[in-house]
Amino acid sequence: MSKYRTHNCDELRKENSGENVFLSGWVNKKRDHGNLLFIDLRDNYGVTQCVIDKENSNFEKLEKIQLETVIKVEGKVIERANESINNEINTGEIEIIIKNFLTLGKCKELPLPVFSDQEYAEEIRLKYRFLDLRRKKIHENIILRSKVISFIRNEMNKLGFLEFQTPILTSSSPEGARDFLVPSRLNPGKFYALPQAPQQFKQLVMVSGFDKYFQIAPCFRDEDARADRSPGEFYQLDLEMSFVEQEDVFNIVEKLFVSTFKKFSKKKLLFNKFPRISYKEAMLKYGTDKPDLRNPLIVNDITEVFSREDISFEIFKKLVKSGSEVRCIVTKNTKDKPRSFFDNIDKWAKEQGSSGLAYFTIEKNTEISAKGPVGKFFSKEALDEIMTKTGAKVGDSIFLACAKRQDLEKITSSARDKIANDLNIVDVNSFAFCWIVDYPMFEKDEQTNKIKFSHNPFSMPQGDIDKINLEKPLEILAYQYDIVCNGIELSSGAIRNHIPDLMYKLFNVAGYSKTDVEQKFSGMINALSYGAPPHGGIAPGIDRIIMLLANEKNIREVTMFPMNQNAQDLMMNAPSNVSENQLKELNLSLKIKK
RNA sequence: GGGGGUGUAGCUCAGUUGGUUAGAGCGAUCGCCUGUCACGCGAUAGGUCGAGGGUUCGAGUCCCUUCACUCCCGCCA
Repeated sequence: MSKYRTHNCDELRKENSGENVFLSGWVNKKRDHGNLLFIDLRDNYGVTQCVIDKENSNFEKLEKIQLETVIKVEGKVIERANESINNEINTGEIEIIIKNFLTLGKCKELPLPVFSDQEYAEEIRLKYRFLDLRRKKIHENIILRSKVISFIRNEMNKLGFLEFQTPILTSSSPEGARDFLVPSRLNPGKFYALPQAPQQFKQLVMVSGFDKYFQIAPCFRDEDARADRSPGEFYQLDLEMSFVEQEDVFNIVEKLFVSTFKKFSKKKLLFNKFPRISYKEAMLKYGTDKPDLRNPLIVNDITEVFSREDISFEIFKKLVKSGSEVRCIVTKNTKDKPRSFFDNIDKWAKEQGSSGLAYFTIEKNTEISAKGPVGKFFSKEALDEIMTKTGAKVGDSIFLACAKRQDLEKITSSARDKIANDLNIVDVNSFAFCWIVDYPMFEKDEQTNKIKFSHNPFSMPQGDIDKINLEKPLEILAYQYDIVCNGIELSSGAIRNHIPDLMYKLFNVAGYSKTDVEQKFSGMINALSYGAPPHGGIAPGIDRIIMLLANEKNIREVTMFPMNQNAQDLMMNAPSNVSENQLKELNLSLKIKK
């Protein structure tokens, strides 16, 4: 028997009444009636009410005890009277009559209350994370995280995947995000990099003949934070399979996600078979490659209509002539919405840095007409064409944006969210997964006008390998895919290019010479030259999956010890200064910009 | 690097058009209370109003600068 407890704080029931027990835990709450004191004792598992009265010599000491002190209580379980049963807690039918107690861990005055549903400033929560983590909601989130990871591990094992660890100290990669660097003492002037993902290693695992690999892998990227992106580090369910095509990866991941989300959330899955949307279609219909499919609004391109003579919307017509496009969002049956609804959206769009959203509502008295500030510019016939192209009906409204492609995508994408939220038409009690497929292999850098890899340089281009037209690189599609849920990008993956000759050619298009590639990716290229199996994989973000399951908007709510937005750990004081000696050993000297 | 929001007691917040000694709830300390479960009642302590500068007879409130936290853009193969 444990010295500290016979039961945990969620265990005792009325069947235990009469038993003499030990409980240990934190003083969650005191209710002091002067001659009678209630103490709610809390541990990881639950809460048990303990009682003591003035007759007991310990009464005065317990009366003065600070909340969050850790104590061991010895006492007798008794059944509560009917009228004092507490149905809020599992142990609500009993209570402990305290005979004796022992303080195991004293507590100073608290910088933040543990027993409270209030929200607190992040700064104080992160500084005293160990207190914050005692609080019910986040405590449960972290337990959920553990259970989800353990479930996924188990499922992956069942699916025949082997779990391997890959190095944390590795080499810097020229593509992708900024690296975290670690100086090498034994190799003066040289640096390791922390892995942005175990990308190359997992491919090497395939070349090594292990067939199916997975890992709950820490990944490090020195990028600025967002609500759904921790600065510094995050975890991926990294997986890779040999002798597979895109479809095989999809099957595994769909199976895994459906079972995980069904097990850990009450929300319904809108699709058990995840829809596949090409990158091109996604950018047109949603303005983004991470569309929230819970949102029914769709973007339509109506640029062509603006070449009609009977449209006198001169600003748009002029912009179209100089290369802009016009896209629109149709909202169903919004004819009775007040003027302020439309104007607010226009105003919001301007605040986003766009030139605003023009709008009109389609009406029919004797014939079709458009009501609204720009309605007068559209003839009946022009409206007919727009209605045919967009499926808009009488009573619907149309929001229009005109701009160059990239700006247009940006504003239509956020306008979809904004309008749907204002109309309250997003089903928040559901998960909508989709695959985004057919990513282009290359894209043009807007600043330098050079061709660069648009995603992962190790992806396999689509089509007959011998017939790929490298003269038109922007037309090459890759076996590259993303999985998206509720507008959150969970992961990208690809079928990899396992053919060195082809890889040299593709890198050449992006401006890397053969020597460059051999230098930067020697391990990879060398390995692929000794009999590499066709292979592919994906790496879903664990933190984001848990965020969705826990119904949290911020990744820090599912991360035990997160850093703040400036990538500082306020509890451990990281990053911190180091001694001159340490720097000297590493052959480093500091040159800090003022 | 840029834009928005926030910053007042240990914690969560209020503070009107610039006007007397800056308030409340929780927490803390002290006292009263034997059935609460957000127990109740009374009292006390607790403030560089993020910091610095300016305008004014007078600034928590207006202006400028700056710092911290947060959200977003950039960035994230």
